[in-house]
Amino acid sequence: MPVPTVLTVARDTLKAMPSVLRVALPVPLPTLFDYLPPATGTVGVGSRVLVPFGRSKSVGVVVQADVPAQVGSAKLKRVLRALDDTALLDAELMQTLAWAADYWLGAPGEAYTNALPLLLREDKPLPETQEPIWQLTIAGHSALDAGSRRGGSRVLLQTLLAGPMSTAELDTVLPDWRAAGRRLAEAGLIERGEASPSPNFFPNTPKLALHAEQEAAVAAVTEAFGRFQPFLLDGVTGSGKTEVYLSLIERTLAQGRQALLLVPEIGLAPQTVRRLRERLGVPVEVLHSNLAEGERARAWLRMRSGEAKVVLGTRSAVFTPLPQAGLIIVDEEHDGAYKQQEGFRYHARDLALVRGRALQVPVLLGSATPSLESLANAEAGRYRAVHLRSRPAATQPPQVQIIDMRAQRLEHGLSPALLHAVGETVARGEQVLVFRNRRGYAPVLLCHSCGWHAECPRCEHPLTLHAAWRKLVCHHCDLQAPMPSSCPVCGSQELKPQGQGTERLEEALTAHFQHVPVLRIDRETTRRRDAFEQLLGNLADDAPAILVGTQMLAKGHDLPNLTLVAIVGVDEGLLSVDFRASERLAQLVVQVAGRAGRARKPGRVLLQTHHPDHPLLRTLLTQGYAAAAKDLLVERKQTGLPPYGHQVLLRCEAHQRAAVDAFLSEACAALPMTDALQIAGPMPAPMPLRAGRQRGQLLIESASRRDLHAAARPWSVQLAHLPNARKVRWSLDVDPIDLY
DNA sequence: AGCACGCCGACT
DNA sequence: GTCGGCGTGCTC
Repeated sequence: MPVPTVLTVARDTLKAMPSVLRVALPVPLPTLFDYLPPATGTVGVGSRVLVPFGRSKSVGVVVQADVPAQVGSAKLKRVLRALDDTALLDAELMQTLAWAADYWLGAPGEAYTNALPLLLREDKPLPETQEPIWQLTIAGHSALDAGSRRGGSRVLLQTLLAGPMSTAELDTVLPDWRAAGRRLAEAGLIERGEASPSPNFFPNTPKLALHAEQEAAVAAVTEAFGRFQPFLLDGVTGSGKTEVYLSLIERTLAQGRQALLLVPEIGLAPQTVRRLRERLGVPVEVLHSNLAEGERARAWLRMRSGEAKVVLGTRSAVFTPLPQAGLIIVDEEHDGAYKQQEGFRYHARDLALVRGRALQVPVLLGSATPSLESLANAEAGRYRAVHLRSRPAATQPPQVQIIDMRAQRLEHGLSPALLHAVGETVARGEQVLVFRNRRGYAPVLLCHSCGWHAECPRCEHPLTLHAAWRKLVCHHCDLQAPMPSSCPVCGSQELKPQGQGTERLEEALTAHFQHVPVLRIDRETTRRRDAFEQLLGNLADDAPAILVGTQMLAKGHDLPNLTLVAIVGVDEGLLSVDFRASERLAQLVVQVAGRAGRARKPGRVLLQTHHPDHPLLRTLLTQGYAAAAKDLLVERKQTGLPPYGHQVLLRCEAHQRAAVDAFLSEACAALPMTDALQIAGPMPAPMPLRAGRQRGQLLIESASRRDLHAAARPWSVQLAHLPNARKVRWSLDVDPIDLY
């Protein structure tokens, strides 16, 4: 780590232009702020300082030290206090964050503060990084001897008899220990101790033998240890990507280095963490949004100090300090959850690559359905492609079949062929997944007499009927209205739900298959924490069942007895105006289909559609994802769309349409006239009204990223000063992943 | 963003 | 007579 630039108070008084600290503060402004160094002590780059800001105080990060002031000395204020004596953000992170703020056109202050866990953005001493250790008290020993405690409490006492244990260890061996722990601590039978946990406590489960392709993948990445090299691990579902990750992390640890494993928002189930901990035999830090702030800060600090070697986390975990970095893995790299959609709009996958380069470590991107961006990078030789094509010996790829819905007599949107297949499967004692990416009972409620349909006044989109709640709900703004009993226009009682959501499919399937349990899995049924795991946990491995659900079912939890996947209604994805819709559809179909036949039983996939001849579906089903992706890439190349062209999207919303239009034309006029840029708009957003706000956008495209940034960089600073800027809400999105 | 200052409408 | 609406200016 480089020695931080140090300055003294004496020195700046000798210069004409005072030497200052340049500080990043958590405000959405394109500037950094200059401060005189504190009255005592020295402050280096990467340290936090408490500064007076406006009428209050703020915590900031020192970005430059000992630089000449850029504002008049009358404006300069002095740093109140240094909060760290060594840099909290090391040189690599500082460099990466500067790059990120520039690339995603973010406010530098927001980029730097984003990297710090919330707790570290406050004027408080750093929390202890040591995890609490629990040990028996003397009273605890006697209680155990006397046998005065039962159940979970007794098990916990017995476990601690072997010696003190950290909370992480307890989480591993006794996942439900906390309630008992609280009781016993209150009773004075256990207490927080000082002892350090036994370093090799974690049971190291034996590794599985890798098959040849896995070996090859591991060997390829291992060979690149110690230098920057991106890999695209393209592995079909069930081909054992996770074993490759584990093996590589193990090798990273063996070299005394740290590993970062990023996963999308979902699927961070406690059991994933446990599997990792047990397999690696070391503590694994976890970082995701549901974690308490203290825990996040501690995990972050333990990685920074090198106490911890492995971190598993979602998007924001990409900012974890890695002073002994050895390997970065991005699982399900195609997943849109890696893109932050508000504030500082970074992409964690891309940032992982930037860090890999700065840290000189390999970066492994894994997916069964790689993004077109990554496929193009592999094609161009920037990434090395590694494939896992075979499933483990006993499993066979699922057999896929299209069901043409046209001119079919449908029962609540389900074709006879589909119902027949479901019937056969459950009769064999196996399980079925019916996939429909729409919550609620029906997406539209229509008057049969006059053609009126229920619509959200704030979004001008149809309201979704939720029959169980007897409510109409807007899925765009959460507006809720009671379900009308008659048409508000003509008074007719004949209100007909149109189309099918998961709730209706659940009802139809329950009625049709009365002796088979039907389980609905969507945001409503999994609202409670861990409800998802619990619902699936109730499924017996050998009993028939029908699962109905959304996106959520596309990954997580292995279902060995699931042999039929029925995909109902993906036609929206074929007709969407968003150029990424077909890529997402292909990924979703493949991910959902991958749930069938993961164990020994062969799987079957049915895709019900009104467009059986659609080329994307045809290619996908006959030749697989890779072929479909190749076709999509050809289209993108012909149209100059990403990854062959680059985009910056200016979004804008306001209550008044006129304000939106005025701001966007001002913004458009402020762009340089050059052939290097193509400008689309100003135009209404695909959803022109949302939650009562008028929405519009301006899209700038260029074949050259350099030209695009050269124009967008000064433009982004200008935007805030446009006459109408304060009458609207606006944001810039570099490499937008949807044009919503 | 977050906050203060500042100038015009309906209320104790 | 005041409380408060949000326009506008500023933050080193």
